Amino acid sequence: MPVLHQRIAGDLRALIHNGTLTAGDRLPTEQELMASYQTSRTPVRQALATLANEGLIETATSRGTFVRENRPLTLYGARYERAYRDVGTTDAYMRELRSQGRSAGQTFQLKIVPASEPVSSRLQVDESSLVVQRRCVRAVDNKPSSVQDSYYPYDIAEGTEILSPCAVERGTIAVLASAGHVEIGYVDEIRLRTSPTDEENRLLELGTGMPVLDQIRTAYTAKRPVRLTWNVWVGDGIRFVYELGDLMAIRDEPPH
Amino acid sequence: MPVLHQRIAGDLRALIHNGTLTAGDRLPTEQELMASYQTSRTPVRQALATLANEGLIETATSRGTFVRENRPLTLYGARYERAYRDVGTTDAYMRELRSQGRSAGQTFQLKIVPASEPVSSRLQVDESSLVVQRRCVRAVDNKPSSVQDSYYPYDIAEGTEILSPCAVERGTIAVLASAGHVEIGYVDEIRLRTSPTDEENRLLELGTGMPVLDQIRTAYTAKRPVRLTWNVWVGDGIRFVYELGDLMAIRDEPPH
DNA sequence: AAGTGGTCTAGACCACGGG
DNA sequence: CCGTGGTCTAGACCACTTC
Repeated sequence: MPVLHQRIAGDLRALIHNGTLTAGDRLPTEQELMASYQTSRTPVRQALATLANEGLIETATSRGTFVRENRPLTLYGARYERAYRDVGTTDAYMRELRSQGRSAGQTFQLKIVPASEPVSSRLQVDESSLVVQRRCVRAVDNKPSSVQDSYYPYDIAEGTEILSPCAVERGTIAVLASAGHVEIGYVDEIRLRTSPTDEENRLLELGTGMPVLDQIRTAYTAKRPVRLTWNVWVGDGIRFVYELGDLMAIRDEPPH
Repeated sequence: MPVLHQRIAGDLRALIHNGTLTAGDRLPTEQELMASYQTSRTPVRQALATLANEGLIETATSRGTFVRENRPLTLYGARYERAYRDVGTTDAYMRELRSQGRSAGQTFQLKIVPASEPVSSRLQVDESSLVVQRRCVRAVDNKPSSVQDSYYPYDIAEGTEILSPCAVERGTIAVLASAGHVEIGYVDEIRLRTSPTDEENRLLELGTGMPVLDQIRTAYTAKRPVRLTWNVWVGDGIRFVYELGDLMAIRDEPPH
C-alpha cells in the first residue's frame, strides 16, 4: 500500500490519463487538495512535485497548477534514401514539421566565437580558434522546443551566406555545397542531460527537473568535418527515428 | 541571488564536480547539513532532492546519501559499413561492451505472450496473436543498465533456436538468417520516458525521478518485419551514436 | 484585497541498517 | 540501540497574479 503522497499523485495521474483533466486544465489548488485528503501541505506538495517531474503538470506561481501538453515531435535523423536528396529546396526541419501538421516559429542569431572543447574536438580545429555560431531557437505549436547551435570553421564560412545574420532560405547545407564543401555523411550522438544550463532553462522554459536531450550532429565532406549542429531538445518533446539499411517496400510510418 | 536550498544544492554540486566528493562517497547527513547552514530540514531535503533528480546522488534509507557513479555507455545504433557485416560471430552488444573496457552481465528469460499494441503494430501481426518474447536484463560494471525485450512473430521463431530459453551464442540475427529470414534494415526510434513502470523501477534500480530512454528497433527482411527489440535504458547511462552516409577516411572516435 | 504557489521553521513518528 | 532517511503535521512569511 502506497503512502499518502503516492496516493495523491496516483489519483491525479489517473485523472490526467483518463481524460478527466486535459492539457491546459487547472488542477485543484494545494488548499483544496489538503481539504480533500484531510492532510497537511507536505504530502500534497510532494505529490505535485512528482507529477511535475514526470512532465505531466507545470506549476505557475500565483496562478495555479496546470496539466501540461505533450505531443512529442518526430524527427527523422536518417530516412532511407532521402539523406542529402531533396536538400536545397528549403530547410528540412520546417518541411518535416509542416508535414506533421505542426506550427513552427524560430529566431536567429549569429555570433563569431572561440571554439569551446566539445566543438573544437568534433570540428577538428584548435581550441579557441574562431568558429561561426548560428543559433536558432525553435518553437513548435507556440511552445519552446529546441535550441540549435550550428558551428562552422571560420575559413569555411568566410565569403558565404553562412555569415549572414538571418535564416538562409535554401538551407546552409546547400550554401556550403555550392561553395565546394559537399557533405557526404554525418555522425549523430544522442544523450540525456539531467542538469540543463540556466540559459537552456530560460530559453526552453523547462519545468522543475525536466531533462534535455542533446543531439549532436557532426557533418563531413570527403576531406574534413565542416559543420557541427548541436540541438538541445526539451526531453519529452522529441522522438528520434533512424531508418537504416535497404528498406524499400516497407513504407509505413512508425506507430504513435 | 538564489534561495537557500539552491545554494546548498549548488555547493554540493560543486563539491562533486570539482572532485572533492567522488563516486561512492558519502555526503554529510541531513543533520550535519542543517547544522552547517544553520537551517531546518526542509531546504536541506529540497537540495538533496534536486541533486537526486539530476542523477548526481542517490539516497539509501538508513545508510546515508552517496555520490552516484555515471559513466554512460556508448552504443552504436549504426556504424558506417558495419551493419550486418560481422554478424554471426558473437553478440554485437557484448563485443562492443568489451571493446570499451566495461564488464557485462546478463540474465535471460523466454516467454510466449500475446502481442500488445506497440508490439503488434510494429511487427504487423494481429493484436494478441502470439509472439516470442526474449528478455535480457543487462548490467554494466555490476549496475543495472538496460532491460531488453526482443519480440518475434511465432511463425518465424518456430523450429529455431529463438525458442531456446537461454542466450544464443552466435546471436539471434544469425539464427534467423540461416532460417531464411535475412535482415536487410531496421528502423530505430528513440525517446525519453519520464514515468517508468514499477517493473522498470525495480529492475533498473532507478532513483527518484530518473527517466528512461526507449530504443525501439524494428528489423525487416525484404518481405516483412521479423524482429522488434525494445531496449529500456537508464536515462543517463547511455549515449547513442549513429554514423550515416559515405564516411570512410574519417575514423576518429567521437569525443567523450 | 484575496488567493496562489515558493520558501522556510520546528517539531514528530516511523522503518530500517549497522554496530 | 542509535542514527539514517522517509513521511507527515501545523504553522509562518513572501512575491506575485487576479480581481
